[in-house]
Amino acid sequence: MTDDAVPQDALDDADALEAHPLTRERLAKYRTHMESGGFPYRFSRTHTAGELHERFDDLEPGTETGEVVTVAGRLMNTRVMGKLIFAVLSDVTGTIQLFVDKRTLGDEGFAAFGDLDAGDWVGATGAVLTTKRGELSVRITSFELLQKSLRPMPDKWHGLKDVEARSRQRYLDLMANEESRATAVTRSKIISELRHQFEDRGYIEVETPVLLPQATGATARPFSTHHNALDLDMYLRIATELYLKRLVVGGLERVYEIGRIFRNEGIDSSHNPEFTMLESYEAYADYDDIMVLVEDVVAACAVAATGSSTITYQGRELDLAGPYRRVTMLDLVREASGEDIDYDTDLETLRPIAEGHGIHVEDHWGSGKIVEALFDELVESTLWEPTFVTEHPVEISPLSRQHRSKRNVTERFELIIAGSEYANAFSELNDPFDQRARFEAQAAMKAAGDDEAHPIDEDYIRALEYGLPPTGGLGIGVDRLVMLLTDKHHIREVILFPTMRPDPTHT
RNA sequence: GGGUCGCUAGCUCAAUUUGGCAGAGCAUUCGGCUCUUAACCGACAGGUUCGGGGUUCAAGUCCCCGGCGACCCA
Repeated sequence: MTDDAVPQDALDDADALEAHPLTRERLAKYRTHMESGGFPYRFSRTHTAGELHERFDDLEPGTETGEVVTVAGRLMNTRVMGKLIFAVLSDVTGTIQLFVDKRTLGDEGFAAFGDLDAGDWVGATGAVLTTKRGELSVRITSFELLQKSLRPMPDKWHGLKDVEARSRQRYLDLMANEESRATAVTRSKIISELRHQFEDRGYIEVETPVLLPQATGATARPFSTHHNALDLDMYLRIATELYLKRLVVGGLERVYEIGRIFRNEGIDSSHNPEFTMLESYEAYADYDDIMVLVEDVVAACAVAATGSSTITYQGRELDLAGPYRRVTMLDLVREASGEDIDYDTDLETLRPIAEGHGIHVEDHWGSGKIVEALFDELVESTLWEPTFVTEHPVEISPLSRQHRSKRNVTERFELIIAGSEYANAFSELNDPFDQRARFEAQAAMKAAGDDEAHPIDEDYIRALEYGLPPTGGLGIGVDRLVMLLTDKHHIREVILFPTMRPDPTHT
């Protein structure tokens, strides 16, 4: 099942480790070590595995350099040849082989090294050499057990495959599967690149509240909680949008936040209840400016993650260098459906068209919502190359500014790549009267049965009354961007600790 | 929410079709080996077959209920 090395039902004390043959010996060694002084509090290494490989990888087989180094890491595997042991030490940069020669190390040290187990943390000192087969190694003259591992490692060849165990016990996944470590590192590089991109453009990083009296800025069900001292029901944020725009009202002209968002919805290959979103707001910019920004940022992240703006995703090549195709939602729906419709088409005509494509049309839906549903059903999954889908209807865009020259639609776009959404952006609605009207339309939809409709945020309207400059805003789903750039097809592969039902055997 | 598949030794998996002693590799333990690369050779040991109930002389296998997960669909 999902389990550790040892049955879960009796793991809470040393007795359990003693009871199991795979841990009994390790526990005895641990106790012996504790009785003879315990484990060190620190260790000084001179080189990582990666540094040694970088420096010595071009040595001829059979070279003894005489250069003494100290390395540290987790003992992954030992191959005992009688009076010679080859051991693999793993650190975050890679692996280095320890060449453990009984004549070099001495009888006592050699016996002690033989007592080590896979998983132990070990520091070792010795001279760099290459073996007859050319493997870069350290001929150790001393070593230290830095911490005993009491439980056995995952299978040295197959690693840990079970996806549930890999997610629940990420530490095992990371120690067993190099690709999992690489994904975590790449995620960090991508987020770092995002910060660089925005910092370079004069944005400042800010933090807005997670705990809120009401959840605003998106249409989604929030998590609810309670603050005891205030005796106040509170909600975890579902977006950072309205708080970031309050900051632009206050004069912070370019702000961004990379933060955890919480939405109380189902879990599937592209949804985790808590996920990471980047939102940015830039005074004096419109959605055309933001499109250019998105093209630059996405391409830069691709380069940071893979070294190239052309990547492979799901076995297909994908060019993320801009400019991206720009096309309106309505044109895409017209083309895909073959129906000559627009947002003025009456509902008696639109409803049967949608229902003919298997869409369940709710009573309170207007033309905008129906067109969006047709887009989701007919178009989104067919867009492979990066595409800016633009001019979303007003009805489904309560925070977007009306298009400057077109009726019924907003200056909004979503970036679709490989059939999924990666960014959502618009010229921000900054008129307080229009904003109130939009909120009231949402309230009407809520009254009509849409329980995800946006609530009215009175303080936000008050902020707009002080004046929000023309502003271009953007949201990027960071987890999905990491999935795209690491060629992962499940969000749990890019979130180290995805939300899971508690393990019933380990409570 | 619906459908399909899965859960067997610490890990990776057989055995389920047709009910008939629950197995292998790795890991562990013991022995051998001073140039290995999943080292190799020999030996030992290791099981609540996810849980509960039922059918049967006999259940990992068939039936029912439940748990957890994966994939697809909504």
